Amino acid sequence: MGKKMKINFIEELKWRGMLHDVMPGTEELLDKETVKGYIGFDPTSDSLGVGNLVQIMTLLHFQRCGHKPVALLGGATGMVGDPSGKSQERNLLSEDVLQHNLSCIKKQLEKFLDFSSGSTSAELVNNYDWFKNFSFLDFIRDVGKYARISSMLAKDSVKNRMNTEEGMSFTEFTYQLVQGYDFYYLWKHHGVKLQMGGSDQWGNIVAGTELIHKKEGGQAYALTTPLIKKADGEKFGKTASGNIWLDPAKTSPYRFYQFWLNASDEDVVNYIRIFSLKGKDELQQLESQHSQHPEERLLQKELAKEITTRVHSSLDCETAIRSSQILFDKKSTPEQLRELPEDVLTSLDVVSIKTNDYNSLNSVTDLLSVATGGVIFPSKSEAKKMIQQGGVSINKLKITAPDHKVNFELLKNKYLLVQKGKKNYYLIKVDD
RNA sequence: GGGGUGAUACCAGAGUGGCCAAAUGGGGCAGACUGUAAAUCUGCUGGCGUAAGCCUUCGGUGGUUCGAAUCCAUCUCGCCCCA
Repeated sequence: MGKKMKINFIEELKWRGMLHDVMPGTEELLDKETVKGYIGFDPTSDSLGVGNLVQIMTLLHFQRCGHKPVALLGGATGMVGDPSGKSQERNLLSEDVLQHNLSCIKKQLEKFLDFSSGSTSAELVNNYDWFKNFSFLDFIRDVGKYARISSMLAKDSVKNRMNTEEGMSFTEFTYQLVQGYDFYYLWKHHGVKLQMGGSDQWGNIVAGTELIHKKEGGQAYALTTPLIKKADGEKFGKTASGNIWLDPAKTSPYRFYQFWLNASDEDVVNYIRIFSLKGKDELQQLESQHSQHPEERLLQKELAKEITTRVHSSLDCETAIRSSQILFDKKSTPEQLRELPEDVLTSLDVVSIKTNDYNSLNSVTDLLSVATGGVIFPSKSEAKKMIQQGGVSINKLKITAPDHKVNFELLKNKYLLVQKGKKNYYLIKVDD
């Protein structure tokens, strides 16, 4: 792309439905120069989840619009815990866990952002670097001095928590100052002028711009994205089986693909604008096709394909698509199962069992619960219940008797395809 | 420091000596219907057992009692008010 054909970042966010709030003057700033802007990520886990994807996309769009994205990893703040939107105080992370998480997350971010594009190269910083030697006394003198209790108390994140029974600890209360200082530090030492984040971060972000203003009379800017929710009000990014992670070891590419494919008609229209890099015209065309024939789930397929490819690889994505087609084809028969390529099978969640153990099993119930370590069903009763309710199939054949003998044909001599409910597949691998 | 009040299953929240594995609601899961959508309807939602039934659970510990989530003592933690 020609480097001076700048796309207007704000406009871009607007039509994608990714703009919630902007501080006055931000658009003018973005117009006139290449701006350094940052978003903070919480290192609470060793992988980012799809919930973080919105912010990653924000940075990515930011970079594509000719600006310089900075990802701040909250090594220090992760030890404190952001109270925004949380009803409970978080467990503090130990230092080595944190280090491990940081390096994993860093790798994931590198998949999205361009770290070698000259003036718009992405950067990574870790706020632990400037907090580790910052003493408490220095902090309350240099930062606390500029913070007014009244405005700190007025923050929604604080007010909401004060009204609950849990209340809030001093540690959490201080969070906004710590995050505020991040902004100040980056502004002062890295020339960062803009902070972005989810709308729940507005209060924390403003704490930063205020600090910059009070301490140095400086001007900094802010912009937030709306929090995405599903049409039914559920939180985005969680499923029955837990969080959807970007790490293939925690969420298989197949499952990842399925997550997006399962978006409801209502949601997918919003999602694709946020998570796809496709342009406005192309998306509008897809959307209109989708509204005429929603049953084809065109948008879901496009969305799932694009994100799975970016997060994993096109090969992973192709396999996921193939798996999905075969597994969900109503006409697929046990015969076809035998012909399934191995890589399709193993793209599912695989559970291993030793041949000896397998041969000595009494019933499917045992097989699906204790013998497989509770991965498929945590207890015998649950396995039994669901079998009785008709929710379990093995190799595409419905099992209805909990005491059904374990006499199935092994696919490729070692696999069993277990289906729990309509769309949860597991592969049992019988092996030594 | 003083006083009050609370801690129940994933969450919210009843229960205040036996009928309590614990109401109700939400969530979740499954079935039917569909398009691997939404909405709706039905069932399930501590563990073990084919079942009768047994075992573990109502913040921790110890007690009273034939019997405790429920009573007493003590500890821990939360919230509120006064100083």
